[in-house]
Amino acid sequence: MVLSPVETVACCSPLSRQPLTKQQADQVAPLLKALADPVRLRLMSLIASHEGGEACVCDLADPFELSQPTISHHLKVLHEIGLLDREKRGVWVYYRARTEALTNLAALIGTPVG
Amino acid sequence: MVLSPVETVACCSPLSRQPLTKQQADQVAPLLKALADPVRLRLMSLIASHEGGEACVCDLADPFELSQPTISHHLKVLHEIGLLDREKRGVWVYYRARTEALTNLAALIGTPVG
DNA sequence: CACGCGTATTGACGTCTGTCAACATAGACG
DNA sequence: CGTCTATGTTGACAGACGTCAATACGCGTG
Repeated sequence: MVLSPVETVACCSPLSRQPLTKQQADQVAPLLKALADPVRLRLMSLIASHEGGEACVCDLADPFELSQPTISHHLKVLHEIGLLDREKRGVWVYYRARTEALTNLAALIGTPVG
Repeated sequence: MVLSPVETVACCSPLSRQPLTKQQADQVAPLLKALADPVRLRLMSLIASHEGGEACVCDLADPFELSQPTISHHLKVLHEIGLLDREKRGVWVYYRARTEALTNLAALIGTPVG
């Protein structure tokens, strides 16, 4: 069975516990890559910390000095990798952070502090 | 005062708590970028999970079907960003995972599970 | 000192990525 | 139905990135 990146990341032991297999690393790396951009990091934090854990694109474009298509592109990257859920309501599109994915990713990177 | 990426990441609230500033995102993103490569992910997990939390380069090159300079390049990336400490002992070089950096990064990405 | 071995650096190459301008799509509303 | 507004898609381009072959460096050992 083939797992998506967000599914894979939930299955792996923490980095410090056991070496990742090539397959696991190949799956997880794109998740990190999606987060490894200043704009996408801010987008994730804007959405995740927004009221209700979701935000409209109209709320997201303002803080950046970037064109609207560029923001749209970054949101697509985060959505396609599974870090954001997307929902259209009338004219507006709302993105919601998949916090379990973030939590699982965090658990993979750092063993929970004792 | 200017903080290094590993220092910055220790200071930020989790993504879900508060939006990252542009400055914070610009500092933290390179850390994630360093991890966002399958080879470097495996290197980190190999080193972090290795006996004593450290490993010699000679232990690290074998599992990969890559040239020695390529491995050396990836280790340099992880070292320069502050995720690996480097120590030369005689002919061999040992890399040690900076687990606090990983832990802090994990805390930034995912709010600790309750 | 010269050689050998482990590791790092350099230079080159193809590929991927972030960005924008221009255009497309799709609902809402008159 | 046409227009307006919100969002997504396409195509293009410069810069970054992963990889390797060739070469350099540094330290034990004979």
